[in-house]
Amino acid sequence: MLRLYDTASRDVRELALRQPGRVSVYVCGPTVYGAPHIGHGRMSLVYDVLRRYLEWTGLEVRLVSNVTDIDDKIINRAASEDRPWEDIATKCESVWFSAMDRLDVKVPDEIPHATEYVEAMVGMIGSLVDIGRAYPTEDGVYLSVSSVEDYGLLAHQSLDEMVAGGGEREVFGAEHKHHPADFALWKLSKPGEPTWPSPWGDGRPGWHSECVVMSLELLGEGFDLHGGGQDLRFPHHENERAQAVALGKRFANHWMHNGFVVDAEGSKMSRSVGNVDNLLDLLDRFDPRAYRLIVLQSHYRSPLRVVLDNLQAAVRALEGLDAFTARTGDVVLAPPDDDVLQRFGERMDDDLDTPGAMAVVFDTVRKANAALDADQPLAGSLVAAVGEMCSALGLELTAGGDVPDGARVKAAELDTARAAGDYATADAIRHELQSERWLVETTKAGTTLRKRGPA
RNA sequence: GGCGACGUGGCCGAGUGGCUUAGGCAGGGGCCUGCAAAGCCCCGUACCCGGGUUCGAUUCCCGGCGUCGCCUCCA
Repeated sequence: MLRLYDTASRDVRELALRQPGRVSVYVCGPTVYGAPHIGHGRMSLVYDVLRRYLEWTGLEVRLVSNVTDIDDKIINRAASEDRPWEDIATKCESVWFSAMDRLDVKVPDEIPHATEYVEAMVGMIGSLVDIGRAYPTEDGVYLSVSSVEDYGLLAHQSLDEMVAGGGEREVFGAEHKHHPADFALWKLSKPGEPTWPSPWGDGRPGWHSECVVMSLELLGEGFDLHGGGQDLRFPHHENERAQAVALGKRFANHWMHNGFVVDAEGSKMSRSVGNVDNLLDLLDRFDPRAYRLIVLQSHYRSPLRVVLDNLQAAVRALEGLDAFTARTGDVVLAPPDDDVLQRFGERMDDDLDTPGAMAVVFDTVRKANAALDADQPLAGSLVAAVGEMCSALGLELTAGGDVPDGARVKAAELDTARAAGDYATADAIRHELQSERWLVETTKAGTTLRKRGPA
């Protein structure tokens, strides 16, 4: 069974399941107010790999990932561009899922939207007010964090420590809050802003309530795993948890956070800092699988550098794996090699050691190639094992795809020239094909072509 | 100021108190090939600095230096 670092307990421990054989996972999805950046891409890939691996081990996974479709950022952008806020949310969401599709990230089992749960949020906030854990002010409703005994569990800081720090920053609703760390559950709306009715006045939900309501509604109390990016650890997840704790509900049993994407200098890539690195640009310029491979070849909790050299190295590595797939297309498969799969599983079960798992993949590819070179029969089980592992990681290898007629004709001409001993012509044709980004492999059986990626 | 992460060979990136190597990319040599490509074999003896613990530390402890993150709404 998978052992996974738990942000709350701060150690690697077994992912305990509420129900045997079934895993319930909630991952915080995007706020749809702009184009996805590469950090979103990493997050999505990390949880996609987690999900696929859990499924591969035979578990039934229920993955819920929300879309935050009402938020200050959406409202602000709508105002500055003079567009309806729904238009921003809808368009950004469709861009998001098209990017996810290109990354080959499986669609979550449920995609709850914040706007669909406003009534439920109002109900929950009402309960918090009723039991004295939340209070209305002139501009909204706030959760009283000092009433949550272990507030700061995920932040790894006590309330006092957090308040002591901070420096000078603008705090929403500061003038009316009972405690500086109290956070908004409900924001009363100003003219022109989207509103929903509530006992405290028309307004909209704060950011943190939606995930509490949606995760408890769809997955139930004490669900197995709650995940997201490192930046959500605090305040978002802390504040989600605070609400659930204040309500006396069992919340996530295990917390998982993936590390940041950093730039060449090691700084965090983040939209809010302005150094946007657009995921769509990356997908246009490189084989999307290259990003998955980069993510797989580093540990999910480490900072990850997504830079040109890395992407190019990944593209080259992919060419090798694809060449393997092309070569083994007609190998008669045997049951996958047990020893290989066991080593793979050991790596993955150890806090998702995907770099170690990839090492097993590459190692197995090499052994299988060697077996094929030597005409040994064990190749079938090794090839099958590679297929298994790649499917568990969501890494789709390709044998090269269709070759257009023009290139096919040139390849035939190349073979003809070679057969006639006209090597000058053969080489010229080969160079021509290579300049058109074909990987040209000339063997006794004839010339095969595989298209190289855009990088 | 508080809390935390990290510093590994040309690049990326794992891991470990000594045992035979992570892995990928790049590079060198060889086999194969008309030549290439793909593939296979071989090659680099790395772990920020200074102390300490130890028979032995890149790995543990302490102290530096450096980079980075969080401290209320950013995956």
